Amino acid sequence: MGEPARRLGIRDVAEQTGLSVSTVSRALNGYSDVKLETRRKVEAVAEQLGYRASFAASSLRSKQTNTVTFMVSKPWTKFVDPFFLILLDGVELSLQARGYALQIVMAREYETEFEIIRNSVERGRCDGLLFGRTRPEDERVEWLQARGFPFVTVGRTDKSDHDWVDVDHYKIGYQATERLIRLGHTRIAHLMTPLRYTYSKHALHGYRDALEAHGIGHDPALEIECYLSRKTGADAVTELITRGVGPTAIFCGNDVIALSAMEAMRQFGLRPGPDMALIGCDDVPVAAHVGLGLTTFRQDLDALGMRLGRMMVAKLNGDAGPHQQLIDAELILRGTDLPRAGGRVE
Amino acid sequence: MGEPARRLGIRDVAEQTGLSVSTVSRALNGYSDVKLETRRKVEAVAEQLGYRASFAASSLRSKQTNTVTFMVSKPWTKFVDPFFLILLDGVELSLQARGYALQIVMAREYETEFEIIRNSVERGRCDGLLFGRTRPEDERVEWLQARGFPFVTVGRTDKSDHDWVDVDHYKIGYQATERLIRLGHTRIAHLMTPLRYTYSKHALHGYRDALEAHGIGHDPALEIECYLSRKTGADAVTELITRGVGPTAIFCGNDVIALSAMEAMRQFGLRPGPDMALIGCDDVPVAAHVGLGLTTFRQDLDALGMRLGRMMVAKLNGDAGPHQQLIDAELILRGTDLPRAGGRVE
DNA sequence: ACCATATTCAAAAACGTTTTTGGAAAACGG
DNA sequence: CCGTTTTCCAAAAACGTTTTTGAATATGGT
Repeated sequence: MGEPARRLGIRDVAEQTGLSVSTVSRALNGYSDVKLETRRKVEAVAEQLGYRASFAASSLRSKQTNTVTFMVSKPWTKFVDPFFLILLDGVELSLQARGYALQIVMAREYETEFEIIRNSVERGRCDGLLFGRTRPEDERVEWLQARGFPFVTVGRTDKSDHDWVDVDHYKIGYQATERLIRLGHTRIAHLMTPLRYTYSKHALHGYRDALEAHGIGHDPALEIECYLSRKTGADAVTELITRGVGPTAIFCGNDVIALSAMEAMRQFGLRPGPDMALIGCDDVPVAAHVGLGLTTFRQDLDALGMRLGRMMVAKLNGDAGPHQQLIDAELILRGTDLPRAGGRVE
Repeated sequence: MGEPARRLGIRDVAEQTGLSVSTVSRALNGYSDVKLETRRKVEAVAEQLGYRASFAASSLRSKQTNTVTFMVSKPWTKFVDPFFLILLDGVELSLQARGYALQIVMAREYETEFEIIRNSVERGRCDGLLFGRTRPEDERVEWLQARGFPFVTVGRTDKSDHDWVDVDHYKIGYQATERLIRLGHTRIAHLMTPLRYTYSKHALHGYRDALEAHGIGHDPALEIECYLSRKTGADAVTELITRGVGPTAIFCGNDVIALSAMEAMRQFGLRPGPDMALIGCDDVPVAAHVGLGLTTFRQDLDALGMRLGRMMVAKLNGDAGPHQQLIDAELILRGTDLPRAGGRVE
């Protein structure tokens, strides 16, 4: 009967106003060569009709999406939730303030990430890309650099020749270790986050440098790389204890590892804190409530996110950079950073 | 000097293969009217050249984005992290299995949500929409229904005449209350999640029905609506205690409220559990670690997400539905559901 | 050997905007 | 009053695909 419900197009606005399509477009996009009165009319009619420009058509022609994509990696989706979400909140805030939309895609595996990047960049789905879990030598970074596509990462590469924001994990490692040393510990283990990520290496260096600065050599047997499933913090603690390498304190690369380590300690009849000092990192919500309270580092993720977003906006607006920002974490003292127990058997 | 770096287009693939643009397109999109040998060649050349169809162009022409948008509301971004992320994981999994991409946008306020919906739907940025925090009378739902745009929500409206998945909060409310009654409590308070959300009403009905089923009338003074900042669980507990309405047990609409309530109890010298029984909902990670352990309900969010995704796929493929699924939550018994102090267990 | 049908491909139209280009009318300067 | 600039708008091209339409060739049945 009626027409087959055609999409409402710019043409309809043009007809309704008696203007040309091009004028309507220019009016709606804020060009200066349209009379104020005309612009008003166009806006009124567009509003009344409920017209919005087709995203596909406008981005095809203008080659702009006004969209920034944040690619979130699997580990984030499962475990470090708070980290990721608060970060995103900051990003979104700073992007939307400048008229950009934030869009988030999830990557299940590292290989998938590459595919997602290609899809986003080569298919032109966004103007800029954000992601984390940066590696010392990161293919994603190199690929994007080679193509000159705008991106900012959370975390650095070894070369560090692109734009990034990062938490200063070197300083975290150094401070955590130094605190434990000041408490009288000399056998301090480090349960490391996966070394494939650059920040793990930074933390390790901080840890080692602190030891060295206090005349303590680092012992490979005390440095154990931990994962989320294959080898957890608990596995590492078990290994440390059964091998009898005798640490009295542990610095964990993140709270998930620390939490897991605490579980294992209890199984061995050790109280986290009094019997084995412990410092984590991230300040996950549970940290405050577990046992004596886990001493850890808090990061201002909101600020991190905002900077990330602002950097991207700057890049998109032609500010070549370089944009690189290091953020400090704050040590949150709770119950597990205790002095070395006097009567412990070595 | 060289050409100004034109975008790699389908035309390039056509030239390289000696075929027409249309054949290349059909080959790449898996149409049957192209010879296998031809398809192979096209695929090889496309791969070698690194060609991907422009998203804007293809979605303009085909009127499909193969993208589903999940709109996440502000409260989720800040507080109920685990809920939201695991859900999304399930959604993403089921969507990508059917060739759809999941894209997430964040809404800061309820008003913003409407704007986001209009942007997504009217500008044609996605083929389907997902969102939660559904209200008894939800403008978003009505707007989308009026336009016949595919969407599925987490949570129902009062009319419940659209497609949704939902956790059975009525049953949660009933079970929680019944459990507390069985433990000898008769003065049971209910700290409600905001009643603007439908699920809060369901929980309330479950709570009241359980009371009634056991011959206990509900007392408005024991039913307090809680929010994330304005009136927290702690405020509600303070109110209950200072007004002397004398509850011996509390059922909280979610764990954040329960956690906050526990804080207040301690300030009044009350031990959550022994002095005041408590049951929450959601099973946030902290729940297991706080005090005696918070008794609460766990929801299979992964399953919820997968169903959500699959429903959307079904709708997009023409399955008219209706699609409506109610999911059960599981009661996780921990330390705060204790018998009434000095009372007798049934 | 002939007609009907199936297979495979190409040309051209279409999608709905934005950008480019140009031109008429209005304003301005002398 | 004339030439020049400015203001404002319209026509048409362009963006890069997919879809429609049509046609050539190959295949099959009798």
